[in-house]
Amino acid sequence: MPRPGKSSYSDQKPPYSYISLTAMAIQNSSEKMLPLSDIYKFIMERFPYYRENTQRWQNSLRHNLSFNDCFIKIPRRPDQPGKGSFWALHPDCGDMFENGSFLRRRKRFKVLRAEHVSCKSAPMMHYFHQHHAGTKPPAHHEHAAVGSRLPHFQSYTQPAAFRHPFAIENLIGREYKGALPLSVMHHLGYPVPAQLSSMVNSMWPHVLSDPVPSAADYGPFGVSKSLYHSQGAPALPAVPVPIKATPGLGPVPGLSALPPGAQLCAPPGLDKSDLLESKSTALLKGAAPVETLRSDLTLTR
DNA sequence: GGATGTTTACCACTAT
DNA sequence: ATAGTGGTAAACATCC
Repeated sequence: MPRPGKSSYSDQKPPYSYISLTAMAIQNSSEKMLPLSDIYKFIMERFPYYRENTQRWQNSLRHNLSFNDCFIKIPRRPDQPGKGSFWALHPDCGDMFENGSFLRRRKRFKVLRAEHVSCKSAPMMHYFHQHHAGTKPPAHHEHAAVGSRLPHFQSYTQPAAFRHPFAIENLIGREYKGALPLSVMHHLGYPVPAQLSSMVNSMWPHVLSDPVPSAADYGPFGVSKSLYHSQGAPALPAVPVPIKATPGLGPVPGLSALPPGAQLCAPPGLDKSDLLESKSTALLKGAAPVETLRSDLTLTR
């Protein structure tokens, strides 16, 4: 039995799906969004397994980004030249890994087509108006307290109890008043509370900003050893949870912060179309978003 | 031309 | 048994 930290371990395929790997990378970024190349980089830095056969897994990863609604594409701003768009997590994707497995989600996050229709009021449109309609982003004092703007976002983006699946409080069961649009907000120049940043940085054990620490400090799959033996600390998912429950290795505490069956998506009575649009790229990149809306209307009527 | 992004198809595996 | 999910391959389009 190889000991934690040995290469025989870290060279193994990590027990994470591409979805969770990608989510880790995104959540580890300061702006909660990353270009594809940086997602690659993140994964390769932390998981030696993915330093080989790059063509194969990167194709799979791109497939996942496009195929899964839990990932949204955010166009670069004009002052952010570079290849490709930024990728972020959909704020409404809920707790995809509430079953405690990072290999297999309980349910695939899927956005209703109809959502594309009425996203004019969604944050993404907010983004659009700011950057494509020539409107100036609000002055800092207008939203210096994110909370002053956030409730507005929350009112139509997610229920009050919304927790991002990869937010630290989903992993350790803490409460915080925030929402993913923070990432987009930050992209737009909104301040992201240091509290949130630090929480996210501590969220995934092997996502710590310090890349490639000494092997001695790490266990299997690059997981920090110290997290294997956390004492009194919140129960982080130090040990990757297998698909099948292993005796003594139950679901990650805190991951199932919500009661069984609880939905993190649209609450009853709230029209999902009022939530943030998912694959919003079409609206963001087109010079004529109305046309996009029309085509969606045509499709959904 | 290479990187990025989308889509389809197939298969293996798991949950229900 | 069936449906759902994830991984992989591949073709194709678009962008830089």
